[in-house]
Amino acid sequence: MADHGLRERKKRATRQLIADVASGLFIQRGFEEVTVAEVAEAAGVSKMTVFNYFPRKEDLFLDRHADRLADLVSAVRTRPPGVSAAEALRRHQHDLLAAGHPLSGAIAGGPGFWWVLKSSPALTARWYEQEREIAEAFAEVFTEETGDAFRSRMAAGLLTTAITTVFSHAMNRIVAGDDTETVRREQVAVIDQAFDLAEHGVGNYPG
Amino acid sequence: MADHGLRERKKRATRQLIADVASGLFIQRGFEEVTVAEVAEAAGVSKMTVFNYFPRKEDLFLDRHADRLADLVSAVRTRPPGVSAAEALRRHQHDLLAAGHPLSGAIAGGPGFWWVLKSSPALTARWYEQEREIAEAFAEVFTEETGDAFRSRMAAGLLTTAITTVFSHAMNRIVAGDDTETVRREQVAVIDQAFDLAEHGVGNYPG
DNA sequence: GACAAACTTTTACCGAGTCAAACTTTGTGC
DNA sequence: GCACAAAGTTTGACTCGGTAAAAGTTTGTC
Repeated sequence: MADHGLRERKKRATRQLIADVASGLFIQRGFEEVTVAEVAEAAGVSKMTVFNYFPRKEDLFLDRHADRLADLVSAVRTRPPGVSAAEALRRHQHDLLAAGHPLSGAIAGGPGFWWVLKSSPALTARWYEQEREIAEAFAEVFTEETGDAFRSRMAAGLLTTAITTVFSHAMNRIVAGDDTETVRREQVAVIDQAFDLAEHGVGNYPG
Repeated sequence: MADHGLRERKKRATRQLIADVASGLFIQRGFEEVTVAEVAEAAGVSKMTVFNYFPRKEDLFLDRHADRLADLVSAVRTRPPGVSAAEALRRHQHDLLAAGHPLSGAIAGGPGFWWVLKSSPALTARWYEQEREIAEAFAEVFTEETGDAFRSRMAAGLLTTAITTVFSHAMNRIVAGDDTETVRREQVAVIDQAFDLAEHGVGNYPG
């Protein structure tokens, strides 16, 4: 029952292999153009095993969601006392960007990933669903802290909007062919603009 | 080629019949438990015809989306001069509620509709997608008015968050069995709280 | 080395959604 | 009215995502 026995290692390796093979095929030919059966064969595994590790086909591509969610929740949960959630998340986004993290939206890896994401409605829909999960996770944390469920859901929604809008702004520019370094440089101001709006509201924009 | 020839009338009638029959079945037995083939048979029509009118199974149930979208966009587009989008939408939500409109979330018709919606992940996902479309439509309007695409997307996202959070708050209470009249009365304050947050931001909530 | 538990494969199946071709109904020009 | 074109519907066959159950294989444990 060792946590790092052969069994566990093999499982992780298989899962990773399937996800990698799948992503490769998707980036080459597009999400809809690749069947799960093909992925299974290319990974040397049965179709059933693929669905064993990834409940939906979309999860083959969006397999880092759990990590992202945990990361964001932790950024809020472990913020220093006196720092608001908005401030913690703002800093977190700046950190991701500075570290060149893929989830900052501006990544040197190129437009492959985001092209796949944007080209498939099913994938896009799942992506939105995951953003929703993020908002729900935030709401839960805030509700724990304050006891006000409605206000917590609103605040969670507003902050999640900032995160996702920042992200998709960068993504759209990259897919459109803008220079990666330029986008990355300009994202700093974009992040601040987004969080300023979430913190202080839309006011009477647009007039 | 008359706009109200027999042809057009028949088409509208068929579409409506299919949607009504489908909703009836879904409310009786749940979304996943009813197949498209069953809907087709119950409506006296072929499966292919169903997909002719409704591209996805989910659209059989969420067939009022186009109306809702147009309604919300129009509320923003036709707002009097000097009134902000936030203010226009706030009023619009109050109006829906006062009129007892289903999309206010608090409706006397009972929990049937929302039970179906909440009980199916596929349906819920589609619902979120439609909310996303609303946000995009707002963003387009704001961009036309101001020329600032990013700020417009952010503002659109924040306002859409208010609308959807207000809605789902009411929906959850109704599904949970709360008294319809009570929910409805209390929604007035909920709407104002949501739009206050969208207009003035989360500040340093939750501390 | 034997046995149980965990993982994988096989086979068979269901339902959503697509395609093309045949068929029926409606609108239009005479 | 009647013929013909256009639009809408049906049929049947098919693909693919996803599930279920049972048999087979690998790993951990005594």
